Amino acid sequence: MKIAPDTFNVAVGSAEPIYRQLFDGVRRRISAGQFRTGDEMPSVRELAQVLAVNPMTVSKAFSMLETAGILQRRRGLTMVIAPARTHRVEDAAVLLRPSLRRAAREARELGLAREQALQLFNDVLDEPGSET
Amino acid sequence: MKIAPDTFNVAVGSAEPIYRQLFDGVRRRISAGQFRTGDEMPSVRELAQVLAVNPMTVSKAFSMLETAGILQRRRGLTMVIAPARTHRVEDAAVLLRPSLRRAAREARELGLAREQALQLFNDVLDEPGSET
Amino acid sequence: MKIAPDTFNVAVGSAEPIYRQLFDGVRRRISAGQFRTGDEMPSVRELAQVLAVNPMTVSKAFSMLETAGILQRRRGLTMVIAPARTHRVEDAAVLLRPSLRRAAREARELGLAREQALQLFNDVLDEPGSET
Amino acid sequence: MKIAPDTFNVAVGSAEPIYRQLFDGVRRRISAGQFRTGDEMPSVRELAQVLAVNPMTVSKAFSMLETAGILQRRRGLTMVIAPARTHRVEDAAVLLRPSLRRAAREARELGLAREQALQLFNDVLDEPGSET
DNA sequence: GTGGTCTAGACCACA
DNA sequence: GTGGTCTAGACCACG
Repeated sequence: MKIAPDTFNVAVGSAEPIYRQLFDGVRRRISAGQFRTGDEMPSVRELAQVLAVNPMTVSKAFSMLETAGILQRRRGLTMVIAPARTHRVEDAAVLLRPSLRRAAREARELGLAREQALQLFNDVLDEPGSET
Repeated sequence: MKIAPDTFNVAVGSAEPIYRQLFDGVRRRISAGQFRTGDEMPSVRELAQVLAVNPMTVSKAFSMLETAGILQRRRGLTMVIAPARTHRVEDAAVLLRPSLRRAAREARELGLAREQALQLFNDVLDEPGSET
Repeated sequence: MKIAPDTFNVAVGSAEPIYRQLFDGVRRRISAGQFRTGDEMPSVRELAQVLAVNPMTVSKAFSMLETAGILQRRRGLTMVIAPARTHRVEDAAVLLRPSLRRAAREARELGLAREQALQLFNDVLDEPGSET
Repeated sequence: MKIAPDTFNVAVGSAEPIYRQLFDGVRRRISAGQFRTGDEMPSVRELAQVLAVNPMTVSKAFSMLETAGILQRRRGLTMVIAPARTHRVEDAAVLLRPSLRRAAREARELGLAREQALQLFNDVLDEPGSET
């Protein structure tokens, strides 16, 4: 029910803004069914400390998630995952497609055949997950 | 020998900086064998006009390519693709891997099975190329 | 820890580009031990104002220093001197040699004897420092 | 009497403009007594070919030397070193000092003691001459 | 507040 | 013609 703060991970050195990593990370985990309606987020302060980032950054991500109808604010308590009716639970395909499109365009410019690109993706899927 | 200016394409609205798009585009085309040592780049001004961007933006990309040993300056003339010994022609896999890693990480967070992710990538590879 | 903006000085009229003067100046001060890992650079805007140059000029120098692994970016904060492992702290001899080589070549072309050239350098070392 | 074209050498890759290298090279050799009044320069065309540079570049250097009273034009013939009365034969010290000043300033910023700087210059004077 | 990106336009150095 | 440098000023993203 309560989501552990170490569920999240951000790459501070990444070109991807931290708040965006948090925002997208929550959306993906909801899509994956890992976070469910009513689950309690860590507090801004706690999460900021665990991730070693500025609380304002976490707060910004949370606010965006609230605006998107994904989180709900509760006076004096931590935010919770909103009921599905306030936001569309995105299909995994929809969330993943932008990254795949980018990779596909690059593969095309690199002159890679479909089989080569797919093989390469297959290999990468084997790697243990780490942040970039 | 002389590279046509319309070989390049940039998405001015993209989050990816224009100069970065140019930089990476050149690297990929070299990797693909489309650009070769000694090939002459368009002039900064010409390319800037064709792409409808500021010459300084193009100049910045060219300077970065020179710093990377990929382009060579010739006083009074346009820049040329440098000999391979000054810059390691990157393997396509090396250039593509970062984008695939990102997609793989997202697929993992989305709880997608390998087969689903590969199928999705396969579908996207069918789409006609367009910039983002 | 914080580096004072007036530590830097540039000669705007010099043939040496301003951004290059800044770049080399930082390298030399690191070599001299005057700047150390973790020291905070002035902000781009502050330094630009003190030097009475355009912020983009300072920014270009900083970017080059970052590319060289000498400075590190910190989102929302000023840049800092990077740990030595990312950039080789250059030996003073290495940094000074190019200028000495040039002088030596000229002395040779001028037909100066070693003693004359050394004497002349000794005299010049007495002059109070000023920019060119 | 006729100056051999291979007396000159330029570094096309240098930051120093080619025409400047030629201009200063002639001045230094006159100062050294290597070139004397009446000595015949190579033709623009010949020198350009030997150095593998654009004839306009050589021509520019020659014109500047003429403007400085150092060379004299002769209809249909190559230019010659002008008599000393039309230009000051510069003292070697005057011609060398700018480069030494630069080196001295850098040595200062590097925190080098006088003895270290002199020692380093002495070492460099031992190196066989090459262009930079 | 921080730095990043881009523009429009100028001037210079070089060939 | 080429690229390099700099300016003034705008807007954005991030924290």
